[in-house]
Amino acid sequence: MSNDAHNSRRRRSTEQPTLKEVADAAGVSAITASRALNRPDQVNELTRARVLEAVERLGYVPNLVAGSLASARSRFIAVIVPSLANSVFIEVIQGLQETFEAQGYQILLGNTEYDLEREYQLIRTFLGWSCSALVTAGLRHNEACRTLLANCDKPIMEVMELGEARDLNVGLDHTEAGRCMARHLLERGHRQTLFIGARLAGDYRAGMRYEGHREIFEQAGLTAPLLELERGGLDAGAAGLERALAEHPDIGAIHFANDDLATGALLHAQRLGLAVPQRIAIAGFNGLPIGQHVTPRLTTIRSPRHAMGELAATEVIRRLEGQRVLRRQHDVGFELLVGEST
Amino acid sequence: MSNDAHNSRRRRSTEQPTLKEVADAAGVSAITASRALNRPDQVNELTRARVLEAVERLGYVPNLVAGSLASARSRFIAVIVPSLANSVFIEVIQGLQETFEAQGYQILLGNTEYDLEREYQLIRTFLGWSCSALVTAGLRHNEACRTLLANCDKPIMEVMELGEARDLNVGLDHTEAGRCMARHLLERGHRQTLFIGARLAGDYRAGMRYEGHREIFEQAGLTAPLLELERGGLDAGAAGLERALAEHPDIGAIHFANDDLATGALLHAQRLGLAVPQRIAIAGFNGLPIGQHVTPRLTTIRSPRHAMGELAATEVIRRLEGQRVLRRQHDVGFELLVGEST
DNA sequence: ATCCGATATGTTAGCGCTATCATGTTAGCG
DNA sequence: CGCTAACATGATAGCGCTAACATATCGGAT
Repeated sequence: MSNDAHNSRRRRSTEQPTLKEVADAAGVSAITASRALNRPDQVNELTRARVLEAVERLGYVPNLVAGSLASARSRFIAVIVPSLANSVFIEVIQGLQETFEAQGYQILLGNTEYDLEREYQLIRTFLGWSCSALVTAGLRHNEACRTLLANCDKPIMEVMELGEARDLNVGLDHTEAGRCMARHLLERGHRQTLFIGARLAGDYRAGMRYEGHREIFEQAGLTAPLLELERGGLDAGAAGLERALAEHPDIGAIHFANDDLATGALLHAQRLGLAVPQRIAIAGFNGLPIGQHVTPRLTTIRSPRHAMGELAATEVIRRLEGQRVLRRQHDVGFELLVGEST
Repeated sequence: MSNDAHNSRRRRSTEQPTLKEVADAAGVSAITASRALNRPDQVNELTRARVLEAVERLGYVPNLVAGSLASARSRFIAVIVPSLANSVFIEVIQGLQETFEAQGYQILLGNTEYDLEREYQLIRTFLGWSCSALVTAGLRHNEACRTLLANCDKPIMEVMELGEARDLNVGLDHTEAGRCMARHLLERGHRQTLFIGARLAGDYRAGMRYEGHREIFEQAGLTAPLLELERGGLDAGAAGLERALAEHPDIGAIHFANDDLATGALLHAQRLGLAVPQRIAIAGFNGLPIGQHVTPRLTTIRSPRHAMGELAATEVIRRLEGQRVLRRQHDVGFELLVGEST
C-alpha cells in the first residue's frame, strides 16, 4: 500500500523513454549515458557504443527542456525583427539561421510588428527560455527593454544599423547611405527631388536615410521635401508616384525609401508612358534582384543582408564559445548600384 | 560547517529572482504565486495584486524552462519548411505566426533546405523541446520521420498540399492547379507549350503541377515537354527563356513553375523585344504582387498563402484547447488570375 | 449544531536532466 | 612497491517550477 501511495504521486506524462531507462538498458548510470551523448570524449568508446545502441533501440529522444533546466543553458538564440513582410529581414534571418543551425543553435524568432512594447514582451519571454544570446534588429528600444538588456549577461547583438550598441553591433550607416544616393542624384543634375517613404515612425532607418538625403540637398541650397505613405509595397509605390506628380508637378526625381516602393513606381511609370529617367528619375534602396530585371534598371543601394546575418551569428558564436570577438562593431557597408533609372 | 557543506552544492546560475523569492516577498507560498501568474481566477484578487506587485518590484522573469519541465507542456509550436528563400513559405509562416503568437504560442522555426534527413533531425530536436504541436510543409517525409510522427501524440498539421495526411491537413491541389493553367493555355490557342521548373526533386509540388499540365495536354493529343533548371529566381527565369527559345524554337507559350521564374522571363522578353503574348505567352504560379505590376500583367494562379497559415494555426489551436477541429482536411483552393501575358 | 460544497491557500514530491564531488582503475615512475 | 596522474564511472543533490493531494475558511442549507 505504501508502495502504491508512493507511486500515485508519479506524473510522468509521456511514454517516452528517459535517459535513466537508456542507461539501465546499456548497463551504466544515468550520468554516464548523459556524457556519452553530450561529452563523447569523456566516455570509453565501447561504453558509448552500448549507450548509443540503447538510444537507437528504445527510440530515445533527449528531453532538452530538462537538460536546459539542469544546466541553465539552452541552445536557443532569440532573434527579434520588426517585420517579416519586408524581405530585408528575411535575408538577414536566413544568414543568421544558416550559421547558427550549423553550430547546433536553434533560433527563436520574434516579430515585433514595429511595436517596442511587443519587443519588450518578446525579450522577457525569450529570457525565460534561458536563451544563450539575443539578436535584435535595430538599436532603438523602450525604457523597460533597455533595463532588461542592461541587466542581462548574455551576448546581445544589434544588427541592421551602426551606432551606440549595448554590446555587439553589425550594420551599416543609413544616414550615409541616404547621403550617398542624394549625391548621386545631384551629380546627375536632379535639383527638384522628393523623398518618399512609408510609415517612417516604425521604419526609422528609412528616416535616417531621409536625413542624409536632406543634409546633402540643403548643403546644395536646395529643398528636400518628404512624402510619407501609409503603407509600403509595390501598390504603394505606384500610388506614391501618382501623388508625387499631383502634389509636386515640377519634380524631376524621386528617392524612394526602398526598392519595393521604387519598383512599384517604376513599373507604374511604364504603364503611364512616363519616360524614366527623362521625365522622372527613380531611385531605391536595398538592391533587390527585381530592380536589376526591370528596364530601365533601378538605381539603388545594395546592402549585404545575408552576409550581415552570417557575420552577426559568427561573432555571437565566438563569444558563446569563449573566443574573443573579432570586433565589437562591424560596418558591413553598402554599394551604390547605378542603373538607368536615374 | 554542515550548513556550508550543504550550500556548496548549490548551483544557481543567475542572480535572477525565482518564484519562491517573489512568493516570500508577497507573503504567500510558491504555488500561490504560480497560480497568481498562470491561473489568475483561482486566486483571491488582493493576493494576486500583492504577487504582481512583488513580481514588478523584483523584476521577476518566469523561468519557462522549469515551468515546461514541471508541466510537461511548452507553448512551442514546431514549424518546418523546406526553404526560407521562397517567399511562398514566408507568407504561410506569417499567417501561422500571427495566429499562434496571439494565443501565446511561440514558433520554433526549422528549415530543412529540402533535405528529408534534416527534417527528421529537426523534428527530433523539436520533440525534445516538448513542443505542443508540429506544423510541416508537405506530406512527404522519410521513413524515420514517419515513424516519429506516427508515435507522436501531439497535433500534426501538414500544410501546402492536400492528400493522405497523418492528422490535420490544410492545402490545395497542385495537380489540379497545373491542369487549370494548362486548360487556360489551350483555350487561348497555345498548342506548342513548354513547362519550366527548377529543382523539381525538392520542389515536388511544382512537379505535381507539371503532371496536371501534362495530363491536359496529352488528353488533347499534344506533347508537354519539360525543361528543368538548376536554380530558381528571376535570373533563372530569364535564362530559362533563352534556353526555351534555343531548344524549342517553335514554342508559343511557357508555363513556369512559379512567378519568380515567370517574371524573370517576362522582363527578359521585354528587354529582348519579344512580344508577349504574341510571340511567346508566359504563365506562372503563386500570384505574387509583382506579377500584377508588370506590363503585360502575368497570368498566374493565386494561392491563399497567408490564409492557409491562419487556418492551419486556428485548427491546431482548437485541437490544443480541447475543442473539436472544424475539419481534418481543408482545401483552401486557388484562383486563376488572367493577365495579358497569355 | 452539523454538514456540505465552493473557494483559497499550503505541503509534498516530483518533471528529466546535469553539476559537483567521490571513487575506482590503470599505467607510469622513481 | 608505493605514489601519482589520467582516465572512467558513479552517487547525490539540485535546477525552478507545477501536479496532486491536503487543509482551512466561510456562508448557507439541513
